[in-house]
Amino acid sequence: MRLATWNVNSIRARVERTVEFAVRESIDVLAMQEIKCKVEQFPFAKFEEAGYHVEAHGLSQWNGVAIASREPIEDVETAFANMPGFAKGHEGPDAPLEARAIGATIGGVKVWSLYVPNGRALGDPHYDYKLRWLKALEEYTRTSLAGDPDLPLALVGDFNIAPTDADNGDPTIVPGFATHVSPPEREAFAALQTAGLTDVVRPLVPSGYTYWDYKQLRFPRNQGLRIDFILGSRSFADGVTGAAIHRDERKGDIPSDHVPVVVDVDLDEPDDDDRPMIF
DNA sequence: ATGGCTCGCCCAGCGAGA
Repeated sequence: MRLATWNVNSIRARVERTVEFAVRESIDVLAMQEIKCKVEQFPFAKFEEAGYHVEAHGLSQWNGVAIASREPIEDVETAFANMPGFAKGHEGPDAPLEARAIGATIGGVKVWSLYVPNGRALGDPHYDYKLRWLKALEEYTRTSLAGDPDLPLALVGDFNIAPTDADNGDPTIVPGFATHVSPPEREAFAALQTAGLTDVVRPLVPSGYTYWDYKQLRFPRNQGLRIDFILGSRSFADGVTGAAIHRDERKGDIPSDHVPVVVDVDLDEPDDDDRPMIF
């Protein structure tokens, strides 16, 4: 299975480019973030013409996530357990949920397309929301893997965290003053790894960014961030055979500000043909 | 020159993004 994640920054603005990429790179499963539309506005036909099923979750012009897959998409969920919500004037436990997560089972893999809240600014209510959201995701991961340690689980998407200083090449994003690089956010990201997930791309692609701001020539100057990740459980990570960050997708006409991150995974599900012979 | 963008929205500034 070739699995990709891409924050597309409006699927309606970029559907041709997105589908072309998926076809050209033989992507089996494409997790998208920031589709920026309601489900009824999603350009399903363009994907279906290219041989993809699509499940989308979008509530407004903000956020929105989707999964396209060549194989059937089963057991779709639009929130993980205890995922917090957020809205102006609703910062408590009853806050409405945003469209930031869609999960499904595809080819035996539990895949989540995730758009972690931005945080906006240190001390902003959105920053607290971001940390609570990540904590709930960590607890979901722990619970899922406690129930089934061999579950092939992949959490993929825009995590809006640069986990190390090497992942921050934007001179305006200063540790101590900015989101994405603050210690609590980095600790929240590390906690996902403690909960049983591995960044399956970094060992194969040790450096490079996945996002460059549209402003101030950030891409020509290569002042980007690595904030888009594919995190896999042990059984998923053990099957990974390759990975790539498609930097060229930041070039050309009307690019997203993010680029696709891709892994190849061979889960080697035992079946009748490769069950060991016993004499 | 020391800043240069891009979405979607009841079309015009605005909220949001990182």
